[in-house]
This record gives sequence, structure tokens and C-alpha cells, in this order.
Amino acid sequence: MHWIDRVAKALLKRDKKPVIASGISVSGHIHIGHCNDIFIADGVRRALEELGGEGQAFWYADDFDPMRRIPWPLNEGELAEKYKQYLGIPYINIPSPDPNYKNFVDFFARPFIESLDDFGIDVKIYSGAEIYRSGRMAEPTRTALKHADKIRAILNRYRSKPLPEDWLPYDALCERCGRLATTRSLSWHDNYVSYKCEGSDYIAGCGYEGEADFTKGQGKLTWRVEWPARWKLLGVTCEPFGKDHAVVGGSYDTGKLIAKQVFKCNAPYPVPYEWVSLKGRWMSSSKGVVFTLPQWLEIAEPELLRYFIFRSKPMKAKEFDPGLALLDLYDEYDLVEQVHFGMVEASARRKEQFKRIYQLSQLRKTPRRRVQRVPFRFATVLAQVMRDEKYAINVLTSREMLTDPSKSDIELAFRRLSCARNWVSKYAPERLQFKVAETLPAEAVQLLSKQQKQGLTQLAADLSSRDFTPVELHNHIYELAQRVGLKTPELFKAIYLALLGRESGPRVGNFISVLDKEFVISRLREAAL
RNA sequence: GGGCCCGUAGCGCAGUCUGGCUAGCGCACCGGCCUUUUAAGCCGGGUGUCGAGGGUUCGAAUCCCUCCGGGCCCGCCA
Repeated sequence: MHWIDRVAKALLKRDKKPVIASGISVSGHIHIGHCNDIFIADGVRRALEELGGEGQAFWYADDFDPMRRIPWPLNEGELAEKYKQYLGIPYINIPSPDPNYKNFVDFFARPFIESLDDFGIDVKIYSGAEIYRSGRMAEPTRTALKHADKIRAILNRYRSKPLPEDWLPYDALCERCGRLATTRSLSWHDNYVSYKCEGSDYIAGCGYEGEADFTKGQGKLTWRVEWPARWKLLGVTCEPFGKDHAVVGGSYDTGKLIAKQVFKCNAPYPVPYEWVSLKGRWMSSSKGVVFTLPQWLEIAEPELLRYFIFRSKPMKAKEFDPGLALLDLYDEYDLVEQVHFGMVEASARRKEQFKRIYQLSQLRKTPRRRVQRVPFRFATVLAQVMRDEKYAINVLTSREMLTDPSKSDIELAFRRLSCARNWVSKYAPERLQFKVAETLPAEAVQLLSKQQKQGLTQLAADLSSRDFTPVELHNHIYELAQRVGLKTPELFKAIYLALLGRESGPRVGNFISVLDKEFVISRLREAAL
């Protein structure tokens, strides 16, 4: 059974309408590593529905947290100087570097949120700042303040340096300098917490002393208390979170105790997950090690990202590499799809597993009919020579990659071709990039030997006299080389020189079969002159 | 100091929760085919003390204990 289903079953045992939370701190670009959070939440919700339950999932933007570090790309050049002044200020109150966005949060979170639909994610979005401003956090905050001693005792269990006796679980927003990270709460009464802006380890305070109205969002609960408060407020019964939270004595452990003892609720069913690395480095929004959802859509179908998340267990580290490794991801996905549609044999167990992963990878409903796919490797070649869509369709049907295609098959083919084109230009190694020369390349004129020209002349003649399948054509090159007394690499080089102006290229049979035959014949003849 | 993950074929991994067919997949590799393979040629081949040891069991990659190796996270920010 897939782990998502296991979670869903466990939840249904506990209650009838599970609420699955996800969320992250908007501390920079939101990347595909963060997708674990929201994809898992949404995946569990879907599994619940399939089991006849009723799940609800949401994503919570922690946009009221103070900026501790200037994230990439704002930490470069002039921007870095400009953004220094905002250290310690809640993200939501920091301006956007780009006038097209409302503020810092909008700048970083909007591209992510707007992409969610493309990935088949359908969850409610909450903003931490809005929740605080609306006053919904007032009662949980009051409860926490009342039980500050109890909370302090819980946190102290895992601390080597105990919290001071007058500690309060609240971070006020400094009325004068707007910072949240710099204030220390001194005491509270009614709806107010009095504070002093003293500074923190990374930013100085302004010294102001004042009172914050906690019913009006003039501050927030400290993270370790805010989390269980949120569980209480939103009735959270399941939540995926990064492995950093999952450590013993970490925020989940203390949150669990605080939930029970202070908020009188149960901690959500935890689904800890490993992080995603990008070419060997952990993704990090602040450091700029990111790969975003819009970037993903440029080079791959959304199903592939879902597949990437759901194919392995959540606590297994995932590594993403948009370079050559992407080809394998495509192949793997296509294989899983073929197993799902029974086009490739697999053992019963494997089939069951693949089918479930395939279903979870789909944006919405799993297609009933077999999907026709253009292999991505082939798409990288075709995308570089196709002149228009009609041309591509012709090639694909003559190659039997599309057979009597439906409208959606054609759409999928073009989407993949467009991904391939983008991938080739942005992430592929240079050797996979080529351009068919519009006119006979000078290299061909200079470098071709008499024998090579003879080979090309003969090839042109053969091409015009009969049709070759790609494999036949490839094989034919060997025979031909023999016939004209050339070593095979010399003939291959000659072909590439004539067409591309360089000595290597895509597999010849494949390559020529996607080009216009008359064009190839005339070019080969021209090169042989 | 605490915790988590990983250890299965040359490499990357699935299978471990719920013990049970002959331990599987991809790539690589080897062999064959065509006087032959540049980025999908076809056909065939598993190359393995499932990290080690012990235990439970009719039966262990799978459960329990101990150990070894690699990686990561947390150590009081969230």
C-alpha cells in the first residue's frame, strides 16, 4: 500500500473529516522542495476522498515572520544595501523589489500560488498575517499568555539554558521601528502585551517601549507556540513537515505537549519528509538554491513533479537535477504510465505500486484511455528541427509515435515538444544542441574529402530511390561507407558537416527521418559538389 | 549529546510497514545478429554472502537485539 493511503486510513480511524495542514515561511522563492509539504497534504486529501472520507487541505503562508536573512536575489548588489533596513521586520511589511508585486510576500509567493492549479493542487490558502490582523488568533494568544508558565516548563524540558521566569510566548511588533524580531515582552494585561525593543542576535532594537494589542495583530505568538495554536484554531489533524521539525525536542515535540496541556487538543498526525536537493545542495530559498514551479513547467509536465514526490517514501531524500538526469525522470514516468495501461508487463506487486504512483501523479482524474507519448529524448531532436506543428505531426505519425491521435494526445505532444525545446536551450549539455544550417556550411566546403563527397552523393541517390526507416537508414550508412571505401565515422562526420556544420549530431537515422527528405537530398548533393 | 535516513548487482534504486512464488527494475556491462551503432538498433544474459553478527519463526532483505559504515537534522531561530 502506498504511504499516502496508509496515512489516509490512519486518519479516518481518528476522525471523519480530517483537516490537513501545510505551510511554509515565505523567506524567499518558493521552490519544488516546498512542494513536499503541499503535495503531500493534497495527496492525503485525495486519498481520503477515494476512501469515501471527506478531507480538507490548506496551505498556510507564514508571512508574518520577521526576515532574519536577506534572501537571494535581494542579497546582491544595490538591493542588498536597500534590504538591510528590513531585517527583523515581518515579511508582509517589506516592499517588493518589483513594482508588479504588492510586497515582498506577493513577490515570492504569488508565482508559487498561481502555479498550484497547474499542478492539480486544490487547497485553501491562508495568510498568517491576515489571521493575526483579523483577530482570530486573539483567543489562542490569550490562552497561551495565561499559561505562559506551563509553556515555559514544557520548552525548558528540551533547553539547556532555561527561559527566564518572566518570559512570555509573544513577539510584539515594535510600533516605532516596525521590527518583530527585536522586542522582548515584559508583561501583559487585558488585550495588551507591553514590550521593549531591545534587539536580537542579528539586528539592533530601537529602544522603544510600548504596548501591543494582541487582538489586532500587533504581534504574534512565538513559533513553537504558534504552531499548536494554529492546530487548535484550524482543527488540524494531519500535517506534513520538514525533517528539521521532526527531531526529538523539536517544534513538533514541544507543540504536541503544548497542544495537549495548553490548548486541550491533539497534535496532528505527523508526516515528516526529507528535503530536496538541487545538484547536490539542499534547496534553500534564502541562499537561492532554488528551482521553482514556473521553472518546472518550462521543461517538464506537472505530472512529473508529482511523480517525483510520490514515487518514493517521504523520508527519503530526493535529488533533482534539471540536466541530463531529467531524461531519466521522463523515461521512468513514461514506463510507469505504460505499466499502468498494461502496455508493459510487470509483476502483480510492482504493477499495483506503479499504478498507484501513476494515479497520484495525475493532476486530477486518471485518464481511462492509453496516453500516446512522444519519448522525450526524441522530442529534443524533433523540437530543434520542426518548422511548425503540422510538420511535427507528420513526423510523429509517420514514426508511429502518434496513431490516430486524439486532441489531447496532440496537445500532450506539443507540450512535450515545447518542454524539450526549452530544456535543450536552458539545461542540456551543448552536445545535444544543434541547428540545421540554412545554407551549406563553410566547414563542409572546406573539410569534406573527395571520398566523403562521394559517400554523400551516393546517400542522396539512395534516399531519393527508396524510403528508409530510421534504423534501416542508420544501418545503411555502414554499408554505404563500405561501398565507397570510407571508414564509417568519416561518413557520419560528412553527414553532420553537410547538415550542421560540425562533426557530430543526433543519431543519423533518427535525425534524417525528422528532416524534410527533399531538403536533405539537395543539401547532400550541394555539399558533394 | 539526541534523533532521523541510508546500506540489496558495477552505479542509481524498488521491495521492508503487512515475513511466504526462483530477490526485482533502470542504466552500465557481457554475448549474439547485420562486413555495423555517435544522442532509442534488435535478441539474449543477473554478474547478489540483501552491511555484519545473534535471536524469533516451518520460513527473514522484511520482525527483535547488538554492532559497523555513510549521510543528514536538531542543540534552543522559525
